[in-house]
Amino acid sequence: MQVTLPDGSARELPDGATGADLAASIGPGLARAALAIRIVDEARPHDASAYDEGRILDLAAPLPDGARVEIVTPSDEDLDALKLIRHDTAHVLAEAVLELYPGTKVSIGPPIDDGFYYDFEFPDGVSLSDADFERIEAKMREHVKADEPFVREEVPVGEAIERYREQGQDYKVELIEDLISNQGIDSVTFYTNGDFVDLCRGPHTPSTKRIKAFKLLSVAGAYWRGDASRTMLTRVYGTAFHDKADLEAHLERLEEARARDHRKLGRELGLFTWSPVSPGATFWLPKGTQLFNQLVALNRSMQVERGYVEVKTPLLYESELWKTSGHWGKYRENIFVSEYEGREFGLKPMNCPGHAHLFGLERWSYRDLPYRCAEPGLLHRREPSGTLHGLMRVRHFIQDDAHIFCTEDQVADEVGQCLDFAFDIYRMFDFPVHVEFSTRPENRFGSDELWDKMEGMLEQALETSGLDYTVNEGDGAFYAPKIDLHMTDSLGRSWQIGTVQLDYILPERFELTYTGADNAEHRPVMIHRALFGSFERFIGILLEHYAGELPLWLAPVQATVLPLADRHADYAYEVRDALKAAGLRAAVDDRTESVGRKIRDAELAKTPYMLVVGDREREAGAVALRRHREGDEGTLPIAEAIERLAAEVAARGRPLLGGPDAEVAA
RNA sequence: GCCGACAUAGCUCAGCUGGUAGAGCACUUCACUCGUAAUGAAGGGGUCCCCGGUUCGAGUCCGGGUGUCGGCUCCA
Repeated sequence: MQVTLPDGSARELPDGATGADLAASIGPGLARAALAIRIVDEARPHDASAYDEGRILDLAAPLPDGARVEIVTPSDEDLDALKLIRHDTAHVLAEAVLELYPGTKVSIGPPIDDGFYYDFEFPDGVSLSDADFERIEAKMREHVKADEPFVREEVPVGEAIERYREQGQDYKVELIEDLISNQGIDSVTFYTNGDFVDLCRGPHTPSTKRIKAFKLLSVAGAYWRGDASRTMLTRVYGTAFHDKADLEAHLERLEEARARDHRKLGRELGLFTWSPVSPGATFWLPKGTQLFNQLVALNRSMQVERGYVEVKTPLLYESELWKTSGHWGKYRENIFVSEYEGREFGLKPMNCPGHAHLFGLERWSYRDLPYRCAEPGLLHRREPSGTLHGLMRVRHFIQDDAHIFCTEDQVADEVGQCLDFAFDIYRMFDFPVHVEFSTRPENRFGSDELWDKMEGMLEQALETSGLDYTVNEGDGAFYAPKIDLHMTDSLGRSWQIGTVQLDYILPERFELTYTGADNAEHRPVMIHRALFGSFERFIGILLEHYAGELPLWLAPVQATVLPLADRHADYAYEVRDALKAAGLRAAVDDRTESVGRKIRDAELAKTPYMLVVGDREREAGAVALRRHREGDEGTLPIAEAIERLAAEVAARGRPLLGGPDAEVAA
């Protein structure tokens, strides 16, 4: 038999040769280092994950004759290599847990981005502490050191179920039964390491000794099979790397990520705070309000340029409106409801029904369309307590919501414009946004034909836009398929920012019409879109993205003037007034403190510019300019300093809210 | 909502096995008037999250609640 290696060379091997044989035939060092074999798929780019596509083979598996193969070796660049040892580590974790906590039921333990987890059902009364983590890790290290091979065996399903029944491993029994009914298989594979045998598709490395560095990180609850109606298991998270230095580096990155957590930054920078009197709602401090208002202002000006009009609709509606829209049936539990004079009202959790209703209150001609109707609407959603998360998931927030009522002919163009608009925004912030296409959910209104059509139109728009996107089957809204725009936070959690939704259903339910050129009544199409998403979440993402070091054009205080001594205060205020007159947001630190102290405080506040003024500057009508992080940048006349700051602001975007608001920040 | 952890001064945190609270920063006052990341001294400040229980005695132990954190489910 023969296989082809990545360099294009062919290699002859005896029939039935394995990956281990191949590695050994190349060299003993490689044989020791090899983790597995990758079948190269020439159609796939190098960075695609073969692990998830089943193209990784155990070293002990026979090589397919004529295949193009690659030997997977320890490398941080190689996601497959990391997944292999992380999956190995998950098995070793389960092995150690079963030893230390007899009677534990095991379920599943896959590798994930950055690590792995394993879900257990511990015997009653067991809850894991840090000390337990250390005990488990110590036990795991013993097994790693023992160089236990991962041995694969194929077992008929009947025997497999029997084995697990005897051990009381109900979750495994259920998994196998589902494999039988869903895939019609008659045998499963087991992997054994030490005394631990796990139902597992594989692949694995040859032995536990390949695990060079690992750490258990956290415990969490997780529903069995992701189903909230079923048992909650205990999930243990951990990670593994090819060497200790990489593990250390990873842990350090996690630490750094925590330092840029927007909740921490918000408090440190004096932007916002929270109180138990209103869980899930933000108290915006003056500086945070300044930032918030700037984004709203940016949104308004960009919308005006793109032909939107702004409306204001009520916060509170009789339940009738939600019944018409269909939200009452789907989301009643998540609406804040109150009763008054025998009528039931709900606080709006979204603007669409209000906007649809507003559209229906007027008469429309095809000449009026597209009608792009925007509202930075204040929304309230009764989110379950456990889901709240800083600014990212709140109960009270403002969305840059807009609804475009248009004819079917206009849809393609309008959706395209929405996407352009969205990326015009994200570019201003250097956001790496990823695009998801969410298709029809199980619970939905409208016929399959209609959904075929709506999905087809959005897909077409995506293709036209040339954007890369992933498909999220079944993740659409009950009334519309969606294009969702996501960003990740400092810890890699993905959050939806923008959304563009194509909706034929609400116009139908609200019986919206316009008069066409043929003088007949027609049904408009409704495009729902939010591009910042909620301003709250956008600011959370923004802070983490910039680690709190906002670009000059966004910084709540752009410059602080630092008088050296009290006698320079008057001049400092003169300088500040000149900055304000130029539309910059400036403050004076007139405390009786050393200049070193004022600089330190301004640096910690991440103020972009510090203008130090003393006798020399006052004589010359100048300022000594200091840039945050960069240090002293020399002395220059006031006018030049202003010019420089103004140019930096202009280069980044548009000057938005001007100077007067900076006062609050001082 | 579910599982787990946590909750002490404005912030960050100490407080051993129960004996009625402490530091640094911040704040106030006074002195210092300062040249690029902390001037010094003095002072004020706490229903130890809330409710109940055990106990001679609870910040500390137990139960319930609330909030926060990490996940899970959900996210129009």
